[in-house]
Amino acid sequence: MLGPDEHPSNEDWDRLFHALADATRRDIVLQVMQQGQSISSLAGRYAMSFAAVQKHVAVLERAGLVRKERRGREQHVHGEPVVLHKAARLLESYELLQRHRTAAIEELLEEEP
Amino acid sequence: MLGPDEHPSNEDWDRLFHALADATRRDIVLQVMQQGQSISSLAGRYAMSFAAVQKHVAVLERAGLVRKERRGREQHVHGEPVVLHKAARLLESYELLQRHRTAAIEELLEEEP
DNA sequence: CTAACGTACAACCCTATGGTTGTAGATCAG
DNA sequence: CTGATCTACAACCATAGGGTTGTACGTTAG
Repeated sequence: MLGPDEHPSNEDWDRLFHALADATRRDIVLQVMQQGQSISSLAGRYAMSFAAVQKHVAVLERAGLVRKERRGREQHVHGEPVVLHKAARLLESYELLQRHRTAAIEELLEEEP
Repeated sequence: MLGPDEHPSNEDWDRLFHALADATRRDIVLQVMQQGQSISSLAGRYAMSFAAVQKHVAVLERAGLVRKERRGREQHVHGEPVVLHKAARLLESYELLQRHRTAAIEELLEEEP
């Protein structure tokens, strides 16, 4: 899911990072971010069954990283950059916690001769 | 793992995102980024066994998000911001793929009256 | 109309994962 | 020294994950 919600829930983040924790799925994201494709054309890229790729796309869709759109008999898959942006900002905020802390420590050390 | 390597492998990213795909582990990261703690003090925070928390810390350590350091009889766990930074930049690069593409499309549309 | 295509989904298999309990080794407090 | 504390790790269990094959259905091409 992860709709137009301002504050993703824990489950949203779970789905997001779990979706990214697979090389095939990351590659699918890469592909459809560059250019939307049908599921079968995606399936042609990987050494696994159509159904397997279909499942990967479903995982990405539930994570909000990708959206499917019917076009006649095929399903067009395109990337959804917003969620990626939110994730990147979350990781940055984690990172900054540490940096702020070390900065604060350095300040303290400078105060003491 | 994910040592001082310049280019994390697919398996590195797998471990990283899988480590982040769990609310308890994300909270541990949050905690130890703010302040390094012993495993048992971490274990006190969550409604699960010591061994479970120990496993979570191990997952985070293998992902390079956290480092353990012996201090007497206890193990001090502290955060490792570098990997978070790399992950954030990866996600941003994915995101930018899409944005660049739409920007390119808009350019094309402007050229055609 | 019919055949081929693109998709959806169920059933199944094996392995990985997250949790538990239990045991054992170091280390510190008194 | 002794007991309490912190950690490590093995064994086990239930469930979720990633893969497969097979079947069914709507859509398009000829």
